Amino acid sequence: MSDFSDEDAFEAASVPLSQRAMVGRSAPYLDGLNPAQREAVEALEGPVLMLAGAGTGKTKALTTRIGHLLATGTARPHEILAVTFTNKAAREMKNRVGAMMGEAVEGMPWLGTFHSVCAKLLRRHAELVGLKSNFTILDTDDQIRLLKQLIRADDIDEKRWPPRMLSGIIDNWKNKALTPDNIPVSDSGVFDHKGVALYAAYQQRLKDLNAVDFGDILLHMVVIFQQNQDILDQYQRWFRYILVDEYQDTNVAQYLWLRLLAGKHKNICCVGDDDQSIYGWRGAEVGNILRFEKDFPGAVVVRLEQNYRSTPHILAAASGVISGNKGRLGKELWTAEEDGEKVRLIGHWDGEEEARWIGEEIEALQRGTRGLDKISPDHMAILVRASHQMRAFEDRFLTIGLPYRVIGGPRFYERLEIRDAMGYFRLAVSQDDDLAFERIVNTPKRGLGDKAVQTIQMAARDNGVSLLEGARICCQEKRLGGKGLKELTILVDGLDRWHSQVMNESDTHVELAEMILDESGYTGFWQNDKTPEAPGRLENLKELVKALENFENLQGFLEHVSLIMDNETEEQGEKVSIMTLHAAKGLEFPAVFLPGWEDGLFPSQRSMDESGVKGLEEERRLAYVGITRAERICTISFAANRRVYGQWQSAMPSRFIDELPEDHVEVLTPPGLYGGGFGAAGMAASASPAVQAEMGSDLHGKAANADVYNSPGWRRLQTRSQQRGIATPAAAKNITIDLDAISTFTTGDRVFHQKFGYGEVMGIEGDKLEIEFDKAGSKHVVARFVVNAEQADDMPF
DNA sequence: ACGTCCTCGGTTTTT
DNA sequence: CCGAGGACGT
Repeated sequence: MSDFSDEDAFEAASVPLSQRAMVGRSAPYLDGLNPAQREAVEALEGPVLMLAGAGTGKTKALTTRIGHLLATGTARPHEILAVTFTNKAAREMKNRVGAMMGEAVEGMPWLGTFHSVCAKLLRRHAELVGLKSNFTILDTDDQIRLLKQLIRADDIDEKRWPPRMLSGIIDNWKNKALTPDNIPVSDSGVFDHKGVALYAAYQQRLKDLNAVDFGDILLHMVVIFQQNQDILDQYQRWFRYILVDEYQDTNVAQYLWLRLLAGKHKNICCVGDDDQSIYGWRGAEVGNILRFEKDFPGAVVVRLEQNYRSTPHILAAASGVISGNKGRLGKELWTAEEDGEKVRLIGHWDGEEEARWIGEEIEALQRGTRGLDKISPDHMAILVRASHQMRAFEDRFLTIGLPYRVIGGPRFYERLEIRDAMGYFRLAVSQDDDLAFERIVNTPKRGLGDKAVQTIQMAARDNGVSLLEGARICCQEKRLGGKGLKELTILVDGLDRWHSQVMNESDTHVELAEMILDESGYTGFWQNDKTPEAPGRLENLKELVKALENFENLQGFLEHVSLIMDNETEEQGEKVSIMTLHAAKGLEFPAVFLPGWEDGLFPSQRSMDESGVKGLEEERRLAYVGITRAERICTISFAANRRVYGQWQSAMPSRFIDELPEDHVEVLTPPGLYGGGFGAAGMAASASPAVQAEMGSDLHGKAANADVYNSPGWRRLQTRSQQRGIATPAAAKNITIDLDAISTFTTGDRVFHQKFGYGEVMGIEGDKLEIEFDKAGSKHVVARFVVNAEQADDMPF
């Protein structure tokens, strides 16, 4: 296998002698590959499906494949189309190809995200879909505002038919590459039978504004290829080799686009893992990857199954869970590593105890415990199903002074202050950006409210000009009064001045940007703001200006920024990461905590309700993704009780827990629980007022790490605890009383439940009581929700 | 036009 | 319980 044997590749392109002389020698970059990876790298011609399980060296195989295409002279850099989903993945691939090839390769112009590649193509052919090549890309916020206007114009009740819903519907259609004239009749009833018409109106409005939304970028390209055979031909010849990362996440539009491009030569290599498809709710079609061999007959299918990340126990646990799914392509991960720790499973009384325990466990792992090597907090992660679960951990970690970082959350370019600033920049560059005008006209407050904006809109519409021009008319003709008029004049003058400065390039764009934010009063607006967020927002504005340095001018910045929705610059430091399971895809950590494995939370009730078995299977893949993030230690936990929306709720352990193979799981005992005799006694102790009081003092005494005090999280906690003390002894007292009550219940007791009313205790099972309610029938209820019937009169229900 | 009160709803979110 | 956004008052 050491010989390069694919002769076809050499007929396809003229190969320099120097490279031909290399043939027959084993290329050094191939040496580090295992047989499967090597097969995937060397099968250059024809369709290839690389099924790459978690941690099997997929990126390595993918980048080596690109390297191989280049090194053998099979393709030149610009002849390779390589698409990913995230900028991060694109960047990494670029870097690794660059490192492999040395300085020899000058960039790969067509390696990028689906959106950046398509945007680039769309700018070349914009006129074919009625756009100019300098179209703007709208963010979700602009999109919603636009739809809201259309809905209002149609006199539709916004309450019953919210713009968000319509935006979701339209996105779905776009994900499926459906244009307004293509919507299947089965969808004609959506949004009160007005969905399709509104979609058409929205598309027209976008065209008028010379704008596209994210979905359009792909949709337009598919339409262009479908309707212009000559252009499709051109790109089919141009992109001689196609590579696709995370193929399981492609939607229909992306799939069609790829199929069109690969239709002739079929040199397409798709990499993915059907078991890690977790974006179905966003339009991803697992079906794309499942169908690959039918779409491309004779495809070479390579399975990457050797895992370099996790211990055998962890892999076995993950396999056990995922095997519950039907219709998989099938893979069995294996590793050459030692057994290591079993997956650890622990149940807790409630969510707070779970957070407390995980905090302690992190500290223990950090110190090095039970003969295990010390693990830096940096190498530990807590992966949750839903972001609201993060809060319990944030609160707890702030209390004990454990540094953490939250991954995900609002992205830099999605923040309010950043988008406002961008609005100013957009207007300075193109004065007819009406959406930007609407956004900033009264930000900061200029005394220009709804009425003033309406006047401006009318002036603009009557004269067929942009809002800025309309505003100018209003100023000249004094259609507005007092303060508003004065302020608007200043704004219009400012925008004109900034625009001419952009055109003249009289100042550097960085200086100009600072000037705009300053003279518009936007910086001052936040400087005068005394809310706790204000300093952070000013900080972000500074960062935005700094980011400008990497671009040649404002225009260039705006062109790119809408597609680079990168996560905030990763803060350094020894911190535990907290993130959602979705955000964790593609990452790995020596120690992983997976809390909240309770039915209804994970798997999420909503997923199951809305998508049935399909939804459940996607949740199961999410569990698989979670477990396979762990390298050495994987700890799954659940809580019997959890406070949701202020109310206590009890839940069963996740059904996924029962799917874990017993042999690979070690069940841990919660501290104080099941320790001696009846569990509830121990639990009551662990939540005793004394313990809680001590925790309260931690709040001001133990948080040692100075930068914790500056974190937004800490500020939130402070605000919150001022508002209504958190975890105060008084709050804990109720718990203790209730818990004590458990042991006092006996069969036959008359009890009262807040929701179900009065009833009689029929049996006791652990912390649950079986109660025959007078009105509500027989139910299993956690004991803490119940009081003795006599006490009920004293309770302030 | 702007602040406040109150109602409502509440997964996941690569671009 | 807790935040966003609309309705309502000044």
